[in-house]
Amino acid sequence: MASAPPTRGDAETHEHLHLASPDAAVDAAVAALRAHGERVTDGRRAVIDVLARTHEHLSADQVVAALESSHPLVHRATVYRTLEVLTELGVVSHLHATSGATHYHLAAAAVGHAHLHAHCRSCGAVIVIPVDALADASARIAEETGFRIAPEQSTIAGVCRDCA
Amino acid sequence: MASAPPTRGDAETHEHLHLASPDAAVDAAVAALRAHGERVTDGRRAVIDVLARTHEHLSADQVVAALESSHPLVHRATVYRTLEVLTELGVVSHLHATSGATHYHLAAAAVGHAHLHAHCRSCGAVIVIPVDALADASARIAEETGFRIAPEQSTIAGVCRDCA
DNA sequence: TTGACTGCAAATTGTTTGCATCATG
DNA sequence: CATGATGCAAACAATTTGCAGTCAA
Repeated sequence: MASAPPTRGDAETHEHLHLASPDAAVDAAVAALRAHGERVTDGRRAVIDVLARTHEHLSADQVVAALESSHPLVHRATVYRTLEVLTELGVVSHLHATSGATHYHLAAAAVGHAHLHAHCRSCGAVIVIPVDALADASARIAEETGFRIAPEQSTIAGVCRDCA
Repeated sequence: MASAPPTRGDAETHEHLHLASPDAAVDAAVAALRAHGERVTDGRRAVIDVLARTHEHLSADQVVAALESSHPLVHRATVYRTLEVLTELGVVSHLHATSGATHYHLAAAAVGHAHLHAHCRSCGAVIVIPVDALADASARIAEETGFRIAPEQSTIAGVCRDCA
């Protein structure tokens, strides 16, 4: 279970990523915690660290697995609680994979590239799409329904190029 | 649990729905089953019936609850299996509610109005949005990434009018 | 008739929570 | 030093599965 990748290999385009260093991302996340009066503990920092050093979308279990070597002491429950806090602060976003588990990753602001997800119904791949692709639709929907879209937290379904 | 509504009260606009009768929807779903060589059993028909007579998005548990009076014999596992089959055939779509449970509903074709969902992160309401709102974005994304969006199966996140 | 579908019960998987203890601010 | 965070274990919720019996085609 801890081996199932959240993002199908090279299906995700990595070229335009890496706009911010992992360390900067960690600092930003930690700063966000402090700014909200949240405590910065070893466990929390470790979770942030894991998320900052991958571009994959990890399930809570995968975060636990990643922590096993460096911070074996961090408990599963702590990972869940930390991910919850970070999500509330907007530092982390999540998406629901086909597997059933929720997958988390650092949100746009902390990583330096705003994006939303497209999930292939066929192979399960997660494609990253720049947020502005939804700009027009977003404005139109807001106007017609009053609903304010948060693109970075949305996942749209469909079929990827390889599966089409 | 069987009492939690999948859609927050009147948050969903019902005015433009009812484009097809429940019976027609049932027939279409049954026809789809037959067309794919699937068997049409009482249980399956009962599940389809429940979905056809509501415009809410029901969890598997809620379908079971709805069946309790009319078809007490239909087992929970059968409901899950039926929803899975119907989803594969494209007759049913689902979305992930905040509650954790997956909510199902008849897909566009069977009901007569193509739509996609917007899920309010604040109050959990599910707003229905006409598919063509994403037409432009869809075309653009297909062109740039090769990903073909299936709007009716997508759920976008954000904040609804009341919570904004 | 026959294999697909079902009911049942038990197993999984993913996530949450109560509580005593520990460490941050 | 006070409060919020953690570890642990057990509860939970949602969904899945193996199997034997039943029914649609």
